[in-house]
Amino acid sequence: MAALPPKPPTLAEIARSAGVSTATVSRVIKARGYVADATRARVAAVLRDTSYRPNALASGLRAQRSFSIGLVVPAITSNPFFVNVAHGVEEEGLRHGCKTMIFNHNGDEALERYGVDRFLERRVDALLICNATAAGNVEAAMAAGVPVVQIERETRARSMAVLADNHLGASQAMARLIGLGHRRIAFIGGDPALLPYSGPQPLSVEEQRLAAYREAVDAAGIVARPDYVRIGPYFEMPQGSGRAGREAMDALLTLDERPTAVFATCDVLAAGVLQSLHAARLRVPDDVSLIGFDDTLAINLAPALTTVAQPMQRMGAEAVRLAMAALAGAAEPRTVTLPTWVIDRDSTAPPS
Amino acid sequence: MAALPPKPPTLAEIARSAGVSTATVSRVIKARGYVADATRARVAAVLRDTSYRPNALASGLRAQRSFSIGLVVPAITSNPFFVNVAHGVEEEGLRHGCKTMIFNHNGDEALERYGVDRFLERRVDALLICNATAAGNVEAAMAAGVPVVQIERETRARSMAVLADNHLGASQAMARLIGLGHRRIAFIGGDPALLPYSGPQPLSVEEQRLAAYREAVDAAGIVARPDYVRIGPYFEMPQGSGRAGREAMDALLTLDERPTAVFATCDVLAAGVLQSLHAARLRVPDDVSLIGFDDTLAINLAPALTTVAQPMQRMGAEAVRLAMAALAGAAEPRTVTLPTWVIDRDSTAPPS
DNA sequence: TTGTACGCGTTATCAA
DNA sequence: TTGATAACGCGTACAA
Repeated sequence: MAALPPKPPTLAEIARSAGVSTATVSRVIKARGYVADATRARVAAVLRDTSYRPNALASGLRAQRSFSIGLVVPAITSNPFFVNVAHGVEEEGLRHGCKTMIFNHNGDEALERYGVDRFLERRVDALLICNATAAGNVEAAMAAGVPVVQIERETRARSMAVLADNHLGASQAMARLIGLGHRRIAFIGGDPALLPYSGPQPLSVEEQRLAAYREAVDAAGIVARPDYVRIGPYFEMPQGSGRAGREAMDALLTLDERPTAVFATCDVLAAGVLQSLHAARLRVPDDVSLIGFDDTLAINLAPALTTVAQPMQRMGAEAVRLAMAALAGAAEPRTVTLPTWVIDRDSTAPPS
Repeated sequence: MAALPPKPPTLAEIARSAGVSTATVSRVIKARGYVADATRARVAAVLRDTSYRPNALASGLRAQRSFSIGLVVPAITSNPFFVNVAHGVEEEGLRHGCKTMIFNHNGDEALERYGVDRFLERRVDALLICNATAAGNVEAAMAAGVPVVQIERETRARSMAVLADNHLGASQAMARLIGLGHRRIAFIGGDPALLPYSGPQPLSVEEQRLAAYREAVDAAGIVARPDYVRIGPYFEMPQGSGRAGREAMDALLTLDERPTAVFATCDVLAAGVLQSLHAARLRVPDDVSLIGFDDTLAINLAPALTTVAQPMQRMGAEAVRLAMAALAGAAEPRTVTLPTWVIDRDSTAPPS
């Protein structure tokens, strides 16, 4: 059985078997140009019992396109967010005849650059970068003449981008909690200072969420305590966990006046909050309401988490669409901002 | 800025700029063969300020290798298990100079075949298939002369394979629970009948786990009730959730004599169990102990889940290693079975 | 309607 | 030590 690699048949071999030229075989396969029915049938027959598969390397070389997309992500296993984006990229890419290759860099700038370079060598048709660590890496890709799309977060590099409306999302979360009657709402989020930012948006993702929280607190005239705001490292790369969320909630529980609701800016963080509450023998939402962000872990937690959903798959798909449009010669760099929405589940209720 | 795609420089262009032949440039780049120091320096200089990147398509065509690996998975977003495997594949692949491409098929046999074909066209150096849906798909890949490795589950196709020791894992889970003093232990698992199996192993993954459960119950002489065994669909493709686990636990809670501990054969299922228990206002591990399988969601649940870990990343890496060895002309098809182990966290305790 | 022939960018062989 | 040159497999002008 399966002896030495039986080198796959080539167009020339098919042509020989069918007694025609390679050009004709190619025409049959591509269903392009004139081919006599009789000839077509003969070639088709050979094709059938030869299990011929065009060599994508060769045709890519010829076509000057690889029909592949490169996706660079920080750490695909640490936050389900990235897998969902990747899934969206893959599906939409397929629709354009492209395969997706993924590269993880664990937040390491040099490694990210390495990944970009490898993709460029492979002549990917498009390069998508989720949470780029450095503008320089994005620019390197742009300089190579490949359509580049930044996803979720932007550096100051002016490429195309697909973002979620984080200010909207945070506002929606707060509106839900305030609407339920909560007046003591804590905020657990990522530290803006940890990700030095100087992109085209006025504020980073973290800053937008925090700003929306503060605005909501002010607008509703509810309790505004500095110690209700806990910011720290989102999660540890590469092995993510909700430790930060857990510790933040532990601290909140020591306060004289405990918050009755918590807005965690990431489901992974919210999962940690749930662990803290469980350990303290407090019930959600009876004792404390909790709302997350992303809609990743949410559906699997106990209780199922009310959360602000980001259209993760759609973000990936949209990035592919932008890139393909650019490839087809479309307009100038474009930024797409997608809306978020709240998914009500079992972790929110009126304060007791 | 970024005007028309400035086609990347080719070897010939570099050669012209440096006043040498393409052969020489190639020698400099590959650091292979004799090159005069002066010449090398001249070429290196040109290389530096040209941002030349070899065209991987061309060199792949020439080398008759694509330096890429195809990974076929059922549904990467429905169970974190697959991402972890993918991560292992990617890292190890990189170590061999290979990029990894992933294809999702949502459990659809025809779609899986489609993915295999696309990979074959791209002349992947190796094809890894996680949970193949049909032996025919695996065989198609083998027939193309590519090293094929099945991961986690086997069909009857006799390719290389990387498996986890599921019987061992389930035994370890039961040993932990029994060791804690539990005598009424329920089993919530996947339905073997749902995945028609006829592989080389005597039992399917599901059957192995269930068999180990039954053996442990018998050996320890603890309560053996048929209604303590709940089997059903693992999770719904493509959007996984722990619904099955939740419903199974709901049913268990209606029993006259409730189990004091539960062994769920998948963390996703265990997450559903936790939801059921939470809704019933029962505490884990105070009222019921719970142990999962996989170590995917485990660390994020409340309470953090004691679980049987599978070496997911290692499984992916091992698959790559097997494939690369085969590519290098190594021996016959080989099956590697990796051990599992228990990770103690907060969901298990002696019965109250 | 079909076939010939060239080029896509690299690399390896062979001759100089 | 270097340079011509010939593949690798495909697709497409262009000629027939």
